Amino acid sequence: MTTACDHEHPTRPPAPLAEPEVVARGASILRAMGDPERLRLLERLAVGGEHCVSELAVLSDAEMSTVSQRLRQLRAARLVSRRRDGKHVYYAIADEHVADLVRSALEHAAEERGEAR
Amino acid sequence: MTTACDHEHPTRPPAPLAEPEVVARGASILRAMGDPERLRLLERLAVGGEHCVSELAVLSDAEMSTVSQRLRQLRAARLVSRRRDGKHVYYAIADEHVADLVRSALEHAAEERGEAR
DNA sequence: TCATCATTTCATCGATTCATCAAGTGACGC
DNA sequence: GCGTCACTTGATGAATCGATGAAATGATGA
Repeated sequence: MTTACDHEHPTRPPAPLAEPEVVARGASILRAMGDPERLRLLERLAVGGEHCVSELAVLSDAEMSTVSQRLRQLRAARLVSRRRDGKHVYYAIADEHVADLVRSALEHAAEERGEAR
Repeated sequence: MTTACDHEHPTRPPAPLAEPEVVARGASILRAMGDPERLRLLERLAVGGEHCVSELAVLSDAEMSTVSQRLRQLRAARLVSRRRDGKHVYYAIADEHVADLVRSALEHAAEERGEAR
């Protein structure tokens, strides 16, 4: 590593940071949320409650297979839960904290749109 | 599109969703946050205030060039701001809302670690 | 102006991601 | 059992990402 820099940096008290696994987990959550189609799915589930895959496919105008793949990633990140009822599989937001994350992200994205103020 | 499904879905009142640009912007924010190294940078800036690039390079044990690239992405997503002071360039969290997002994501990631309860 | 330090940009390349299609599984009704 | 509907999985390929080293830029001071 050709690392950096000779000069004296302001010797701050080294702030206490989250543990690596927490950061890794956080990043994986955010990455899972960080795709427009998946974020849209999360929003739909957060706002409208549980939906089955075929329903989500129609609503997002996509192949069921594609939607299933997206849900798979969301499930891998533990952002959604799954429930089978006969032929159908219903997905829902895993918990309120996830719903909150979705809401704040969209809120923040919406806010700066009018830049005004 | 070989779309899906014959059966009648529960005819929910179609929930009002965010506009596509908002979702796109939200996703781009989340994607920028969704990498362990970049999330760590954000955390550091959120917790310890502004830092210059060389300082961040040392702290994250990475090439300055690499750190600069990461900061570039964060800046493209408007998550951090930049200030030049002589030879140095100082980066900081763009606004409190971003800091909040970082905090809630890490908080959520930390919470479920003990699964217990 | 020249040298030097801090930072950015560029080009490269291996790794990941995403949508799609085809094939597989699982539950139901006949 | 057999067919069918709802869904998942696996394989493929195009697109994008992320780290790196080398070359450029920008500010400072001699």
